[in-house]
Amino acid sequence: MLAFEAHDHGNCRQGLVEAAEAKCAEQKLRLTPVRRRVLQILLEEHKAVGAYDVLARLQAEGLGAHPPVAYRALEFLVEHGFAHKLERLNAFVACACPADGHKPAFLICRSCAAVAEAEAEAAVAALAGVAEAAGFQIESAAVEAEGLCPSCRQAEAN
Amino acid sequence: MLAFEAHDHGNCRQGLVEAAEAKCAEQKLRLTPVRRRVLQILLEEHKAVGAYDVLARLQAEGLGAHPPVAYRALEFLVEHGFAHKLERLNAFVACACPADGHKPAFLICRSCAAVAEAEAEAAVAALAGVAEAAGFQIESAAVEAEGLCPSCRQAEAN
DNA sequence: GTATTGTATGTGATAGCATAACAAAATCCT
DNA sequence: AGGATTTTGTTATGCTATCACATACAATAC
Repeated sequence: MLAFEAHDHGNCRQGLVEAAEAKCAEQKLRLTPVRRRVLQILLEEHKAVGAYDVLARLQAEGLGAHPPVAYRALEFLVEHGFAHKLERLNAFVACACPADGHKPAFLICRSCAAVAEAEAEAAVAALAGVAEAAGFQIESAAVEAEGLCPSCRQAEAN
Repeated sequence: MLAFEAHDHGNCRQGLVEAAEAKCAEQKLRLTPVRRRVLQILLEEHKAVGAYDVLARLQAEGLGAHPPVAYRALEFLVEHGFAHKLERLNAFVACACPADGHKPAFLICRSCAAVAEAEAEAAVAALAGVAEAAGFQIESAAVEAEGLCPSCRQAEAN
């Protein structure tokens, strides 16, 4: 899990872009310039980014000036697990651990807006039990918690 | 849990409004005409309803013509547990079992848009474990699954 | 019973999020 | 090269949500 601790961010960024390239090559997906750039932007920001923020940066670089450009790239990234959408924020983050079939949960700090990606395997399994009983077939699950991250928690205690 | 089965809906509706009235009386909350009406609308629809759909109905009844009216009423209902917001749909549903401190999960059918409210106690507990390890303090959680409800599942099999 | 205070509502304006529909260009395949 | 498929460009529009300020209502204190 990518928690709230500091880490070598330049490093993780580089690695994740390369991982995406590898996966696209393998699965014959097209990581076009716009898509690659959007992934990089998400990785650089390393927080939840709105589609229009992404768009603004694309625009500044001459890579596309209209909302659909950003939304389509984001859709591609989400669809293939390179990014996730945070439903509570209407925003997007790069996936911190793009392994196939992982079940992400998000911890969103209401104070500083930091977002951590956690593994929701257990939570989704628990939910699957309830759904099964109701005859409901789960295809995807969004698990998002809001609260206080460690540093804001500490700051608020003072 | 309120599953996808048929049930006596007129009955549950009536009971839930009365329960809300009782709880408001007890806690000295003000279930004003607009708020009561919005709750009724959610109960009547018995599915996810957008704020602007609610607003349209209020307008038709002369109860308020501008977005803030609907949003404020919805906010009140959500805040006090009479309704929930579905983050994935940007829409609202009446709470099917407004007991204090219950942890709802939602099962959303991608085919017919039906929504069932399930108990997410176990899922949230599992998530709390992960969060705890990261030092994150959960204040609220949104658990929403998308997939196929029993009838659409069956229909798709044919 | 009136003043004060807090809460709720009315209203206009505006900000932010997202997609439909169609045209053009790039890429892939044979 | 030709045709099919995918991606991008662009216009327009629709949906979701909040700000800011004015007004009205309700509860409590005097």
